[in-house]
Amino acid sequence: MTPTTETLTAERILEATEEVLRRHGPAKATVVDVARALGVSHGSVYRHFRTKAALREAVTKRWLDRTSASLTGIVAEARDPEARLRDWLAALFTAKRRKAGDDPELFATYQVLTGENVEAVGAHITDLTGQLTRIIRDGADTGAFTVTDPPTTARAVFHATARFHDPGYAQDWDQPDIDAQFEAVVELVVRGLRA
Amino acid sequence: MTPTTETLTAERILEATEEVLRRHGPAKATVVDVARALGVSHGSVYRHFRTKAALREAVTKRWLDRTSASLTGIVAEARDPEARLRDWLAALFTAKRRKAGDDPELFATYQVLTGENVEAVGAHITDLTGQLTRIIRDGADTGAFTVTDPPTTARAVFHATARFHDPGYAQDWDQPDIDAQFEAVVELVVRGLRA
DNA sequence: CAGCTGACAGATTTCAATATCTGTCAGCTG
DNA sequence: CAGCTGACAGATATTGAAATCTGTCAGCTG
Repeated sequence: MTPTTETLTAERILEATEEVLRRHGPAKATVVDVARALGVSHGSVYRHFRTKAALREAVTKRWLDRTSASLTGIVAEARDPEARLRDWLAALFTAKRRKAGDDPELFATYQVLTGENVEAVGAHITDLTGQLTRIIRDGADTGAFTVTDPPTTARAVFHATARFHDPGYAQDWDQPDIDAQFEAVVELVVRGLRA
Repeated sequence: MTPTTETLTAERILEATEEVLRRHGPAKATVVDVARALGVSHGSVYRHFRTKAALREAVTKRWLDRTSASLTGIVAEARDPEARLRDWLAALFTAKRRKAGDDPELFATYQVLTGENVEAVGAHITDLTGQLTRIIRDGADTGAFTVTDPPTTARAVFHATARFHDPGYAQDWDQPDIDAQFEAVVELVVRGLRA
């Protein structure tokens, strides 16, 4: 669409791919479309990404990483672990809910992409449970939580709150009492962690 | 397949429909197939079910009700509520896991059917959380659990354990550490309930 | 005459021909 | 000569005509 004289980089291709996915959706977005948007031939795209699948995987990773990055701040804070845990879970829920609510079509597009890239999703979940592990370990160290194995407990907390971050439940996130449901689960989980 | 002289009842039609669904899958199972299996014309099936959708809904309800029924025994027992809660959750997980593992194709068929009949699924969930509410209320009464609003807490417990009964997670149920994951979540939840 | 049949209209699905896309690579270009 | 192009073969998707299915109902049958 805006052919420039700038060098063709992986980054520029990823940007263009996101735009094409947003416009055409996951089923109709083709490598030819991406090349056209960049004003190059589709052969050039294959110089940077071996296959269409690799290109889509890279876009998916970028998108997932942006979500993780927005939460690292809470992990690093030097505050009461219980408050940090509550804030982290609420921030994750809020972020996901906003993405699903603000642009449902784009969200659906990324649901298709994550379905194609189970491995990237696995890495993302490892990343998120790693963040949770740090908070829970802090809580165990300060004595706020009673936990024998922080990584296992972090995974348990992540699974127990899945309803509020797993995209598969997105259709429930505009129920009127969803916040009350969230509070009830968080309360149950936090009580289960306390000393 | 086995044309009998017996009267055509809703029950016999449901039986035949299950069989046709098992044989042909949800996409190819037609009302004509069901009629053929019963040795009648398809017009006769429409005498008992107004539409194909109504027929499939009835089959779905029957299937869901069979699952709920298998758990009522645990609810009614006069034992330690915590043990009953653990047993109930384990029984639900075991039942679902067996269904998914024993006949994956049939399980996939019912996943399609439940997707078509969100309302019936809602009723099923209400049924299950109702059973949970009874156990949790017993726990509150005996002082084993500290709970202010049993129905709300029951829903929270149900949501927190979704990974182990929601069919959407069936693909994870044969992970080698799934039992450890289940134990970790149940432990967290039970600790959250205790006085 | 209660219950069933089967022909029918409109909706949906299937299938095969056609078009488009993916991934490669020999050669062009700046 | 590094990076890009565009023609190509095989794979995948689209399309529209034909086949099948859904739901109705007038009339048949036991």
